[in-house]
Amino acid sequence: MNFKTDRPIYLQVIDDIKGRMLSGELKVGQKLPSTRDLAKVYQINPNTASRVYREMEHEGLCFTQRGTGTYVTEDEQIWKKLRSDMAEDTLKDFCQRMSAMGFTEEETVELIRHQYRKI
Amino acid sequence: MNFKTDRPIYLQVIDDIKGRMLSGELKVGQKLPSTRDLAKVYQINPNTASRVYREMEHEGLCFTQRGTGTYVTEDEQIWKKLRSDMAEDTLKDFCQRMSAMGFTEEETVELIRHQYRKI
Amino acid sequence: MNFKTDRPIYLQVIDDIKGRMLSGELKVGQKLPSTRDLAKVYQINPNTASRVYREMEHEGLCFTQRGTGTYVTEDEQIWKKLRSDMAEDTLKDFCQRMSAMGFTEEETVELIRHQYRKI
Amino acid sequence: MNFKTDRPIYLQVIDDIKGRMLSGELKVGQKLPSTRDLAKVYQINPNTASRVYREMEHEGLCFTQRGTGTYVTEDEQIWKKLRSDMAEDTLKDFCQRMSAMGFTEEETVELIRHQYRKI
DNA sequence: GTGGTCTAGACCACT
DNA sequence: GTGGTCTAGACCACC
Repeated sequence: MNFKTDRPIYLQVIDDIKGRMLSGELKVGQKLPSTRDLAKVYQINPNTASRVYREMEHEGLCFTQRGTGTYVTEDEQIWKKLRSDMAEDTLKDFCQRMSAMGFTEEETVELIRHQYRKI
Repeated sequence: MNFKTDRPIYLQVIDDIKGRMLSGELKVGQKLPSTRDLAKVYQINPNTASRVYREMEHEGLCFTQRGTGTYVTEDEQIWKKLRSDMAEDTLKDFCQRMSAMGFTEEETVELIRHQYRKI
Repeated sequence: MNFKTDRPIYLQVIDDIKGRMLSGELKVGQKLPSTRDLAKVYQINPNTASRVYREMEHEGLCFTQRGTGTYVTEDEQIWKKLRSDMAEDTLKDFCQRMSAMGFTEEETVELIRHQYRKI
Repeated sequence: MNFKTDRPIYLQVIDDIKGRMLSGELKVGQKLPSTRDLAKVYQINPNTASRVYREMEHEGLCFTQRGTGTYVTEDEQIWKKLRSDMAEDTLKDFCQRMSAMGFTEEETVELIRHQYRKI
């Protein structure tokens, strides 16, 4: 993964994991990589990897079982919140861009419909 | 500006300038900063700044007047292409994200309308 | 300060600071020691001191101003919660001890009254 | 058991045993563990375990029967003193804490009654 | 000066 | 093997 320089690495890793959760790559209750493996995958220090899980646990995104590992949360509320937060960010950014490019609401909607049919 | 590490800086600068052109910050025929100033603004090497304009000129995004400077293109076709290319990228990325999060076409359109009314 | 071995240092430091907050030694909005000073006072690593403030901020017990320092929270709700939590812990522990020693409710109350008059 | 670093271990062990005596876990005339077993239980040096009983015997808390072992005292006066000393310490500490947190005598009494009803 | 982050390497407790 | 903590020392951005 390639990190930007203006944002803490641990936050960028968290964002990436959140994306994998929402895309379905990581599912409810699934075991996450060990901190050491996470460190290898993202090429970061094990301590930083540890912080990733610590902060995520703090947000309720995962939970840990001593001695066995870290797991994706099973709390539905958290999943809902994650999904809506992520969607809001994506939406805001998108509408700002389209608006800045001069597209009206109707034009944008039309393009969306067109694009969706391609997927 | 913050650069990623996985993409040539000059391309990231060009993307940024394209954005400023589409947002209206940079207008038709407007004078662009000198390569030296560009280097200062983006905190990049003057050679890199030079390459930025060379590549942009190659794409038709700007033109150089010997002795006076570099100016934003006045070619309408280029502007149209820029606008549609940029929109397509933005659209693709957006629809993929929303789709990955499990939003249907109708849900997305509804959210777009809602968001547009906030802007 | 003397640390127990069965509890993370940073939590023991937090407990100590909470006590100082409730005893009035640390007041609303007051500047806390810099992380480096905190490290010296408690003879811990600056990183551990940093973690103390990070966790405390997370609990809403303090807030940081970039470049200037860390300050005791001004949120009344947090203060109320801190006070009630601390009181509950103290109470539980006390009543369990007295009960274990065989003192009845009335005997304990009588002893409390007697002790309060000495203070 | 977890020891603090600022107080001799043998004193901390004695405090712990006193607590077990008052809580009824250790009763009048009951046989105490051998010094070897005591050392194992508390994970301390056998010499330290030996000192524990020596000091306790000096306080009259236990007595030794050559060849058979060490036993909890049967002296009622000692038990009374132990009970009142322990209670006094507990009381002092408790009232100081509550007072420091700003609770009045009446508030404290009210909370005690409330807590006792939970036990 | 302040806090924030990152790396490196160590030790611990739990399973 | 797992995560959790701690120390050491470094660099950064902000004020």
